[in-house]
Amino acid sequence: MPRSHSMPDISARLAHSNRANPCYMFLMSSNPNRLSISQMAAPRPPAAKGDAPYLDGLNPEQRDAVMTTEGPLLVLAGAGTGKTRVLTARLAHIIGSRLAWPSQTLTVTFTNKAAREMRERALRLIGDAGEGLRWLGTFHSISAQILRQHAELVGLKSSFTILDTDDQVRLCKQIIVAENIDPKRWTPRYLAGLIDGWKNRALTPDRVPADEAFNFGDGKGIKCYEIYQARLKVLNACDFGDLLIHNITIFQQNPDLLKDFQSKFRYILVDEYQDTNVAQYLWLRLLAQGSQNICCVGDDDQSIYGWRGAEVDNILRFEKDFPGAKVIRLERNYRSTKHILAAASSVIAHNRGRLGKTLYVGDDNAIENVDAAKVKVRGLWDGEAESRLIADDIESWVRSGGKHDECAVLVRASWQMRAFEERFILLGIPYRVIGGPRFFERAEIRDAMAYLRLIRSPDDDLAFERVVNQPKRGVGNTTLAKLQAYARADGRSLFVLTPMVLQTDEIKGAAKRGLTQFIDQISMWRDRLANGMPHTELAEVILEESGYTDMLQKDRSPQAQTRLDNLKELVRAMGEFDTLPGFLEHVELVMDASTGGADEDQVQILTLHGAKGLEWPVVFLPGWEEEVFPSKRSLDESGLKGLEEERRLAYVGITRARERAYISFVANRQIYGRWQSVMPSRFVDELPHENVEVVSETGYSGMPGGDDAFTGSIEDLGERSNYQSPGWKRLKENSAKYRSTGAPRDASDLTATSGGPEAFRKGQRVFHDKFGYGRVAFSEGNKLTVDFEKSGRKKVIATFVTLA
DNA sequence: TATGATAGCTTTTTT
DNA sequence: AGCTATCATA
Repeated sequence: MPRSHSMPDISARLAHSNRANPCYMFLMSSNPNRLSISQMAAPRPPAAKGDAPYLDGLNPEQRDAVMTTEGPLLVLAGAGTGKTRVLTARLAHIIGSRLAWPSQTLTVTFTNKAAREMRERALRLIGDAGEGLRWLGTFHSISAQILRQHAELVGLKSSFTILDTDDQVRLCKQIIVAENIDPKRWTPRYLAGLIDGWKNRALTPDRVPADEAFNFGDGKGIKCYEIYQARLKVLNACDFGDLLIHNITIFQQNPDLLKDFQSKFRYILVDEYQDTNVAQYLWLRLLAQGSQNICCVGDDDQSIYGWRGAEVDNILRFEKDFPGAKVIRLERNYRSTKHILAAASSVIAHNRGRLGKTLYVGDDNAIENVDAAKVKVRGLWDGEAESRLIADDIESWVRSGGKHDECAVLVRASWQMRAFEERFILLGIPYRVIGGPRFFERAEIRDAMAYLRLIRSPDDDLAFERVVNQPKRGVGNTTLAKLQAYARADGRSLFVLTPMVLQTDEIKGAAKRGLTQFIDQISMWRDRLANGMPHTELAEVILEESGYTDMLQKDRSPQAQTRLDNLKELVRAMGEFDTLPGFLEHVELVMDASTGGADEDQVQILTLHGAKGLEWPVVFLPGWEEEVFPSKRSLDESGLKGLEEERRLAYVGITRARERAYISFVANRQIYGRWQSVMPSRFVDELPHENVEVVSETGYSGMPGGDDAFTGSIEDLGERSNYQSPGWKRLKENSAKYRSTGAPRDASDLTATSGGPEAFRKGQRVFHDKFGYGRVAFSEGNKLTVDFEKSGRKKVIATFVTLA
């Protein structure tokens, strides 16, 4: 491959950009991280001819993507084609061959995790040279940095706070109430979503199309948005969307400043470009207009975040948006067997409007492919049979020398996890649920954070409202409403105004005492911090003196102890930061507590969304049924667009597997507590016959049979299981229940419908909501096989039919 | 103001 | 089914 690839003439480019950007000189002298003129003029060591360590083992396309540094470049990287590797090698190349200093590169990712990984891998490639990669981060953390520097340009103080989703919704609720809108018909959550959606599209209130006002409160949508923004300004706060929007506003209104940034960022790298929304796209385009050196890496087939504003169009339109763009396709897959790739390709081929890539097996794993297993597709009776089968498969995988952490169960929605948790607990299979409510989203953590926020910024009304009566101080809604009315009239914050209201007789009794104590305590804690009390100690003091700890200790509910533990963990996490503001800033943006224990040998259970970017030797894909996957809601809300996104999700799911993929669907499933007959997902029929092995298990398509095997009892619950997971807790509770009433005879008692169905007999005429009339062919416990007049033979649950 | 009952809703997830 | 948010009641 192109060893002869010539290095672009950088000195000429630099000279040119100096001329083109008059403010560049100024920037250089003002910014310590910038190259001095002499540094820029200094001769560089000749670039090594393709021997750089970061080029080792790259295939020709990957190499091309790394070496094509100048001009816009789109790298279409299919699943498992070494995307992250290319991105980090490219960064290493740019820095290692002195095309730019680390501080002159901008690398954006979507998640903190991806940013962390990228930084680590880049540093591994280039060592100390990579230090100073301070513009490597998420869209939000980078735009927050920029906004802190220039907050005054959009009317904020640089100390602005960043609201989380919870705060946003509460703010929306206040606006709805103030505007006399019926909060049942128009929910706060919906308004928050609407505003988020507008911000994703980079629409400030003045730019929202007029008719969209009617999306909320009979035409009050835009007005609510305006009020919301005004409130944020008063609170000196931003929501996540604002970070980007304010950046864009600043860039657009201050061309000189924009030019500074354009020349500052000589090379821009973007990960997961298919997930960008309009605001992110505009932000990138503004920044890239200087150097034009923007490299976006993505895969249109893995765009699965349309529901939160991602525009697949961004990637589809790249060549138009950035004229002269080069496109490189990475299609050699180094991850999966040919059957797995064929299955994934066959499904995704049903989507229209793709950029089109065909994955093929990279050379390295071709040999193993000779006896590679086909993708297994299995239909089962119900969710319980499905989890039982998957658990059995995992056990035999482990018995034959495999490990638990080589297996993953990928579900469409988190409610589907439960069946697997229960089964794994029963069998003592170690597992871990990935995702779910995060540490900093827990109520007790938010409460503690609100105390700290209020100490940092007295004007943080949302924090005030959150904890003024937490623990109970006799300050109820009535009192709070009074205070809010005063604050609204006066224009100052609750914390400032409350002492003044307390001077009057407006508030009496318990409320008055509670408020006085609250204000006094907050002031006192703030003084202690000012007088040098370490912030971790302060946090402990607050939890103790506010009565928060007491409240939890008195709480007899099972979660109370976990909550106390979480608070301890919070204090510990604070210790990793030198100052309180530093800690709060981190939490607002990162919302992530490094939780250990990833190195244990556990089966992973996670959603398909959560699985993107990960891989396992063995992947289970349960629940491939219409209305579950593709999800009914997705189809209802977004039609064909929604369906195609679901299909991409299927593609993501299949391509997570290295060696074995097991797809399954059931005939009957309990959804929202109701039994439903379900049809196999259309995606099942989009799989290629040649690469798939259809295993007909008892229950779905075959004859009724004894597929109930007794495998264990509740009493066997081992110490090995993950005692923190929701499933474990539930089962422990169930187990207590069963002990008093008699233990279940077999595992199926755990999930089977109670309330004995009438005994159906062969030959009886029955009626079923979905299939209509039919006659019972077999009857086995609560499972019936019925010959329906219109839809033929089906297996259904007895409680699901009535005698006709 | 605090508490218990009930009505309603339910994907996916980051920042 | 299970959670939460809101409402009626003490």
